[in-house]
Amino acid sequence: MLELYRLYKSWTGCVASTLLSPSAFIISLCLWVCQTRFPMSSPSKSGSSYGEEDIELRRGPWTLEEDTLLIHYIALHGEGRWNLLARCSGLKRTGKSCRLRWLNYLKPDVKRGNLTPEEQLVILELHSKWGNRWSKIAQHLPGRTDNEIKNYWRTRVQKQARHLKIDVNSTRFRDAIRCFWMPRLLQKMEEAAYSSSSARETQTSSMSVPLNQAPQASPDPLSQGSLIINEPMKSLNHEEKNLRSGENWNSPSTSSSHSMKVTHQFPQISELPTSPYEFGSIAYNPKGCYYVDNSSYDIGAFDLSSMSAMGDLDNSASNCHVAEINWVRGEMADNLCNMEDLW
DNA sequence: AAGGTCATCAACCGCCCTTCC
DNA sequence: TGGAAGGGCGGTTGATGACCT
Repeated sequence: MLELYRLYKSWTGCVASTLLSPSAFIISLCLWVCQTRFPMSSPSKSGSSYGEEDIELRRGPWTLEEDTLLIHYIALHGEGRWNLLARCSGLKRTGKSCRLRWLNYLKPDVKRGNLTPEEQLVILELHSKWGNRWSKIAQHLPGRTDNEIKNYWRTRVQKQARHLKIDVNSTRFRDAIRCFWMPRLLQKMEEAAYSSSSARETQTSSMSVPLNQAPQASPDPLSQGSLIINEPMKSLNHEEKNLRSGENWNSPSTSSSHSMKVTHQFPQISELPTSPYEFGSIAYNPKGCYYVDNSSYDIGAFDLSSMSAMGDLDNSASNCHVAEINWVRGEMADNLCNMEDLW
């Protein structure tokens, strides 16, 4: 019994609100055993015969008791066979409902809370590649469910498309994502990485840790992916430096050593635009690097050259072309400030 | 304070694919 | 081989809470 409770605790640890005390757990377990062994006692049964069709299925939000029953049943019998589970567990739910509840909420490794910039970036990246393949995208975001990702896309991303008055599937919107949103997310990741590395430096000032080992700035959800943060100015190649010093480059007045190059490696390399372009403080060069000007800590250079999804954006080479720049700078720029709402 | 509006997200629905008999 | 059942997936809905007037 204690072992079962320990198992139960480990499972519900991430769903603190559902955690029962040992006594409550035992009571719930007894309740479950009674309902399982003596299903006829269920008040919801009607008629003289006990058949599945006689069970009045519950709908709507799950109760704590139902959650407990489901957790206990899966603790004993494992996942799968959802219809059988629904019949035998005492739950008056469909198998599908049980499965959904378990996968989206009760499963121990389900992450709660807001999506991190890294996760948002992966979603944007993979959605541009695969479209609404939510479950496939979710496979690359450990702990996140397809439902959660789908909701994120519909409530946050599509909202922006509505504000911009453009079709969410349009090239323009994808440009907006690629040219503003993704760099902004990368910028946030960089900020987080920098602040954490700064904190580390402060903490371990005697340790000489190269920034490019800074690690773990982001636990990249993509199995093949990695986030590499290099020392900035040193790592910029000649071309990049030239681009940065270009006349349209809104370069900050100071050139601190805070700038970094963030390389987000994705599984495959794709076609990239052939001509440089820039939007205000963000520029993109043919090598597939985003440069984000951030006056608070100088420039960050984002190397997205290996972002696979870019290749699936139709006509990448011309998506953000000059003709688009005016539009981007104009009406979209007015609206893009709203994107701050998204993070 | 109350009513209206909007955003979020858990849950449901329906379709489709796979497996089994 | 075809039908039934199980399960997965994407789209949609509705409850709820936050925010606004």
